[in-house]
Amino acid sequence: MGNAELTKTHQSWAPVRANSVANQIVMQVREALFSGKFKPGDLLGSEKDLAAQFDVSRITIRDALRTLETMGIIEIRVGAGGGARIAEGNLDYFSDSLAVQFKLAGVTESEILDLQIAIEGTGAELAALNRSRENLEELSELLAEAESVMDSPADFTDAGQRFHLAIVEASSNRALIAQFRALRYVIWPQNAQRAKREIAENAQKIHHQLFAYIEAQDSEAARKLMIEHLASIRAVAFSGTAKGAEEGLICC
Amino acid sequence: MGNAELTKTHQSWAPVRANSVANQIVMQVREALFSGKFKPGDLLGSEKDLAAQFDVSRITIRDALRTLETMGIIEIRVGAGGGARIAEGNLDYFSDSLAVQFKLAGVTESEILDLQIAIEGTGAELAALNRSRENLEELSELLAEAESVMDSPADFTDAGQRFHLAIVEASSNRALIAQFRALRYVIWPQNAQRAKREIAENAQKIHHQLFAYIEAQDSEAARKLMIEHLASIRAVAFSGTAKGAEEGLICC
DNA sequence: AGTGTTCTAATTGTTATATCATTATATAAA
DNA sequence: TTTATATAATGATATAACAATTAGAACACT
Repeated sequence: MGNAELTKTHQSWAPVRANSVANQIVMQVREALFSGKFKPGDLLGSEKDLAAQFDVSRITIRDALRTLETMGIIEIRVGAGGGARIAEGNLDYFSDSLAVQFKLAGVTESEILDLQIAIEGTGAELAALNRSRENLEELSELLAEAESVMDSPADFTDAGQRFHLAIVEASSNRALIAQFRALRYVIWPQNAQRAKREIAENAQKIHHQLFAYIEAQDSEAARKLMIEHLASIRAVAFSGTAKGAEEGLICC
Repeated sequence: MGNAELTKTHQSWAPVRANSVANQIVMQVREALFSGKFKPGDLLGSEKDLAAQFDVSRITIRDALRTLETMGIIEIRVGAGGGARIAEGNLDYFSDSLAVQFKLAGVTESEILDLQIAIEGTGAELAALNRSRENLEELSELLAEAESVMDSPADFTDAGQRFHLAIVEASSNRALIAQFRALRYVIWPQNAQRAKREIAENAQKIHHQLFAYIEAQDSEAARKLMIEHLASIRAVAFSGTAKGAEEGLICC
């Protein structure tokens, strides 16, 4: 090494360990990415190449590559012609990071639900404005699918959740989509998968109405209904006894 | 080992490398965290301990620890009494992950701004509902500070941005706060730091009004004004020629 | 007793060298 | 053209050693 140039940017992270050679390499690659020197798909090289290039051992390079990989900056492929490449954007990556940090910080379900309302409300609004014909077809199919599994709580919940995702995807806003995917990962495992029939019917009615608003490009109505929909879920989920979920009153 | 169970959830991550021993260890620790077996501060052990415990080499354990560290799950300390511990929640961690992924995916500023509107709109709404006296005092101080640097575009922009952050913080929703901090990290470096005097005055007027709504706990008005405020910034920033920022029409 | 210093053991950081398992690619055969 | 096979590139893992860092104990000196 000897030409590490991190300094300023991230002093606060890990004062002690930030100076390790491996971390200096990580920072260099990171800076290069943000300064436009790299684009997705660019080949960094094999472990052997990089070890020689940075004049460090393979283990040190491995440490750096492992970190960069976990950050989602690079992808590593084994075998001939393999090595480390700048990753294609994989928005799923940070979902995990989000889930971990929420868990460690003890963020409550209530707080997460408020965030979800913010994301999905805007998602529905933009979906109404930007939805393509393909979006409408997918939403329509998902509605039909849900209709056909009305008596299977788990299946209905699953279809309903995919309906919600499809709405956000119809917004064509990748930032929103990424956030929603992350939240889904945090929240859905805890959601009840067994909505009662009458609850399912109510949800389905709301979903149909949401579809109508989105099709009609009535963004304000779509947003309001989505928020109302989620708020009612909140009301049930946090109704003092927290028995809502256990009683199958939540679906999606 | 031998009982890795990821499958479904993360197939897309790294199909090949997901089965490595190191990754199996990562998953085990991760699952243990989420199942409540660990809490922040818990000691996992030294590299030597863990290598013996999992019956793998130190290099394999290091790979796993490097990944867990980057995920923000553990903290590693060097020296006597050091080793790997479950990390305290550090919500700043994933901000970086978010920035990286947005960069790689080529998410546009316009998309990010829509997300920002969603977050800050809800932030203002909840701030009006939950603000404490301390929150109001801080907001008030920031308003005064901005007032006193009205002629220094950089300082005014800075104070304004801290005002926005303080509003979100007043929501007491850590999920929203984390998201906003992450977005700030992504977006603010690109923001213009040189608002013209008349623009600053207009912003300051809106900020005062926001404060009034929050103080009066008028959540709906606070939300609407915040959204309007940000939408006007959007309108200027993306006004065809994109000259808004260059001409100092944006501040916060 | 208290305070500052030095020593010691524990622990991560780094290097070096090997071997094994997996994968892509070139080659050859059908 | 397709399919099977061989080969080489590459990451995954292991072992051993030394350097740098740190916390805490032991010690010396007020």
